[in-house]
Amino acid sequence: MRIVFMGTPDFSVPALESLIHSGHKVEAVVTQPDRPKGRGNALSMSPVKETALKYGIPVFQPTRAREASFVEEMRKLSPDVMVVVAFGQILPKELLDLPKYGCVNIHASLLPKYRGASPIQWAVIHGDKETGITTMKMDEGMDTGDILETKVISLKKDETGGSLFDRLSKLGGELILSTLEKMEAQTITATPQDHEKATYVKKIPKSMGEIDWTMDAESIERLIRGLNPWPSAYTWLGGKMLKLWSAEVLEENGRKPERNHGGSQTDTSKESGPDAGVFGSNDGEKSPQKEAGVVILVSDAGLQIRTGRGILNVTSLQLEGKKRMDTASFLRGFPLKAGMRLERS
RNA sequence: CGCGGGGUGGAGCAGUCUGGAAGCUCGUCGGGCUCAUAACCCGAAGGUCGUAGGUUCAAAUCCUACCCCCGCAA
Repeated sequence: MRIVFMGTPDFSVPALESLIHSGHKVEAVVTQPDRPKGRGNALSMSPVKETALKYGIPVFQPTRAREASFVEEMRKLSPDVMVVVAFGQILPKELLDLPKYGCVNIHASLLPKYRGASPIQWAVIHGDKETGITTMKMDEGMDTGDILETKVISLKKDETGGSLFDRLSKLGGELILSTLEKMEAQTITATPQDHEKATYVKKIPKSMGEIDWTMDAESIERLIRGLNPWPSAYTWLGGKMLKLWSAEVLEENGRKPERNHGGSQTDTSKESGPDAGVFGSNDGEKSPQKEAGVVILVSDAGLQIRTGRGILNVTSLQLEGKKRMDTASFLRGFPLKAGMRLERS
């Protein structure tokens, strides 16, 4: 088939390459205009554009996809199908109706769940057991088109936004080939989504990474994984931003959840770990809420922090201006003591 | 020229302002102690102080240029 590919970020690249290396002909690539980016504000091109240039494919970068001149260009190309992967712009109906087989979108979730901008991170943040890729026939709504094919994968225990991003991105490249093949052979039926069950996820703002220590440890741990490597979960230490890259959940007694050590101290009235002494002054009122964010134990094995429920053991972090490192290394150069509180000051 | 932090033995850092013997925590190696240990004690190896110039009797430290890493902002 003669294809026009539309996409912008890294996520789109595997699909583009997969199409290029298939029997299809990618006539043109459409991507967002070059933007100032990174340190020094240097103008840089989208990953999709870089890939297109590498293979010598014509690139279009309309400011707005609904511009008449752009639509006209596409009409001239008269592609059989347009494949859209994380393009970043809404397509006008004229474009949707233009190709013979319509526009096919690759979405990184099992629709109708997680329609919208950031399905990958949310699957991790919510602690879902599985997620996947959906190819669908685009219509005018946001991810509301009829479903063509889906592919399910299960999340790993240490899945991060980044690792899932990579896996789904590759999977998308595989699934689109299968979908196009079946469309061409007319052996596929587009199934309408169950709109009743639809859920939406918004674009993730950077501020979402600021950790609320009154949440329970499991949620925080998932947030850290979901937002790794971007935009990352963070807290504050001495007025500086402290990014947390990986952590594990511990029970109140400081042990890992697996081995339930019979210890019956379910409340926080006394010991909460080997160094419980640091709380000496807090009398009886020790609501976890008040102590949330306090460092309760510092060791090479990690940095134990009290949360609204449970303890979070941070094992890898990064202080503003420094590079990412494991907690043990960090502690050798930064004298962090138990009792300190991680909060914005 | 968007703003800012940093490059010092294998790791993480101090020292730079106020030039004048290369230091701290840890790791590594050797020895000791111990029933034993990631514990403790003693000792050792290991560094072009990012690169290139300049100033000086003397530069990690002051000046100039460049390279690399990182945080913010988009």
